[in-house]
Amino acid sequence: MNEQDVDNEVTALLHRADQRYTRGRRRLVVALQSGEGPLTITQLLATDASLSQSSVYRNLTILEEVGAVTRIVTHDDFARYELAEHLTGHHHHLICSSCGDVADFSLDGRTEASLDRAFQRAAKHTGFEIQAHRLDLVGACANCQ
Amino acid sequence: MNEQDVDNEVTALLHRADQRYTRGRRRLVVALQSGEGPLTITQLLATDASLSQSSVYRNLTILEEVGAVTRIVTHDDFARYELAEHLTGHHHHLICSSCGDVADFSLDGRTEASLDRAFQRAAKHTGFEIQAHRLDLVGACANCQ
DNA sequence: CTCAGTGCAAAGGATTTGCATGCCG
DNA sequence: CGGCATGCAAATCCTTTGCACTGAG
Repeated sequence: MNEQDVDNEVTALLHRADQRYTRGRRRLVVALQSGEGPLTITQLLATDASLSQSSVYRNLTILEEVGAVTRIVTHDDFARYELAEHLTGHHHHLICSSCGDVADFSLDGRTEASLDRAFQRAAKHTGFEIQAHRLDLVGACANCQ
Repeated sequence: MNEQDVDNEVTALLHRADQRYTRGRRRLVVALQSGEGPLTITQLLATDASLSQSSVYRNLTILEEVGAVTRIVTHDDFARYELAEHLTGHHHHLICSSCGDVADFSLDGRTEASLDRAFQRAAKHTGFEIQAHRLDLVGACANCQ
């Protein structure tokens, strides 16, 4: 999905929830698109100096509620945010256990499909209703080795 | 691994790091064994009233450092703790998106093996060195449906 | 006896909220 | 114009830390 499509989709999502697509929220979406992976509040504030911390928190919460953004917590104390999967495509995360940075990666379709089948099998008898799966690789990024 | 084996292993891990296996730490290990999955600090304190909050935090940190315990963060604001995988066996988590509760589940060996192969393939060109994988299913637990 | 472990209370730090102001629709 | 979004600063809440005390070896 290109930048324009994302913008249209976010507009629609916000509108559907009776929310405005203000300048601050648009800046946030642009900043999120610029990263190689999920970004922390600090990284977002550094990306665009016109953003104010409390508004960033508030707007990310709203963008998450309308389904435009996903909040991620890894292991360190900073939450990270990225555009929702239906805007970016299904993917997973490479989490560096040293510096905490997170990058995206994908699995091929066949692997994803067989994974999903295995999940259904495994969860069948637990009474658990699967909505999504989350898969991360933890290790050392190129910078930290 | 049964209760006795876990106890011996934790003793060894602590000893190796010049740490004592005190009553408080033993209570913590017992409490962790009693759960169906990772437990929050609050749940641990409720399990055993003789535990003090600050000591629980401190001891969990130490148990994590020596490799006896793993700290998990899901989506809500409470960290969760469980015994390390070499004490409990490799497993994954069912995370309830409604109440936040976490339960354990496992995949069969063939699926795990093919997963690992897919990871190596996917990470090969990223310069990322895989240390572990983390896989969670997010959905609705039996209580929350 | 000594020193690590403990518990209480106070401090930290990411996140949240109250309130006056300004801007979008 | 009216109300929602904004930004500042103060408040929250999980977690960490200082300090005096206790207990294990």
